[in-house]
Amino acid sequence: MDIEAKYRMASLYVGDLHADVTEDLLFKKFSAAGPVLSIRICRDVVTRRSLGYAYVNFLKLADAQKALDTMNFDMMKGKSIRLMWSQRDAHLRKSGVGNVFIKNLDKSIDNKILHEHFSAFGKILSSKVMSDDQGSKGYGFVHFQNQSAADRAIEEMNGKLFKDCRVFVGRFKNRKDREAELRSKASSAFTNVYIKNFGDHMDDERLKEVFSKYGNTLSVKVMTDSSGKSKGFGFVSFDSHEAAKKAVEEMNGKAINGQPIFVGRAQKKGERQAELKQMFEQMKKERIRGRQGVKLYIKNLDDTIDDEKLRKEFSSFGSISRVKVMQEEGQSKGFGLVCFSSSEEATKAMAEMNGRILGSKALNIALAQRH
DNA sequence: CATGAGCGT
Repeated sequence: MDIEAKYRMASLYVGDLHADVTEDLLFKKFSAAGPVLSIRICRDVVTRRSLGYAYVNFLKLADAQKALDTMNFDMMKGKSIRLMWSQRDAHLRKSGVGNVFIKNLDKSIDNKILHEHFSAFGKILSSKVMSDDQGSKGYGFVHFQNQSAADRAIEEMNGKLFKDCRVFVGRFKNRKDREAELRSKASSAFTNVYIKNFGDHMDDERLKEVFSKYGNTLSVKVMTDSSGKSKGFGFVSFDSHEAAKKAVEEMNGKAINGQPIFVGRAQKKGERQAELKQMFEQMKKERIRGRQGVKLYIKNLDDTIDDEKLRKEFSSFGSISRVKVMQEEGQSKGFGLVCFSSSEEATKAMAEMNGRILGSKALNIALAQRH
């Protein structure tokens, strides 16, 4: 077996690290489990700030196992560290297979208790109780190695008492899936309708008249300012989803007081705010893109690559407004920037060039962070 | 009420 393979076998990933945790501190801590070959805290290439995770490579597999069994969730600089086997295959970590979400956790349940309890159902890759400076946030995650273990945990624990709380245990859903699910649930059952753009000359009475033909209304409200003047929008709550749906279908875009009104499902404040925020951010992104193009951040550059060579390699993908290989005392720092005038060009360049060997090293390309 | 983070020499 080559050295690298040996490293991988006895290599632990250490996550959730406080930014002030040093290699030295990690070395001292993990040496208690057995001889440590090397430690690496991953840092931002530019700022050298800790990215909050590290690798600890043990000489012996058994020592790594011992560290995993005895040191997971230990506190360092006031933060609970999270240990996993180093797993470089991103797919295995991100597919969501075996990942379980738990809510309504008793506040007294911490990382160690959660891990201990759920390990009865199978091997755990990673687990965590979400917390802030006030302590547990009452929910967390257990990522099992197999879906079958996750299914057992859900089957055995969902709806059961865990300490003093009845917990929900279910499959983990990522944010996108969850939002889509919530939206579809809301839109398939809504009874409350939001109406806007009907101007100043509207009151509850008249709004009720307009919308009553779609069904029984439970409440009708034109929102007003402090002087009692209409703010141009309001709500009609129906007693059935069918009536609300029909009102939206037939009234949206119809003219009232000479202008087309908007009629749609009434959203909760948070939902509306999230939607606006997303729209705003999308617009901002497009504005910035239009003005200054898209920057690609090129890492793992061979020392022999300079500005001119880098430009030449990327020039076929579109118009490049700027190229820069970062240098120190005339020596490449191994990373740089290429700025394209459109996102299409940048995307194409990234797709084609990521992993491409230049000189003796494989390029690592990412979108540069804006600030 | 609640759906992380995220992998190098």
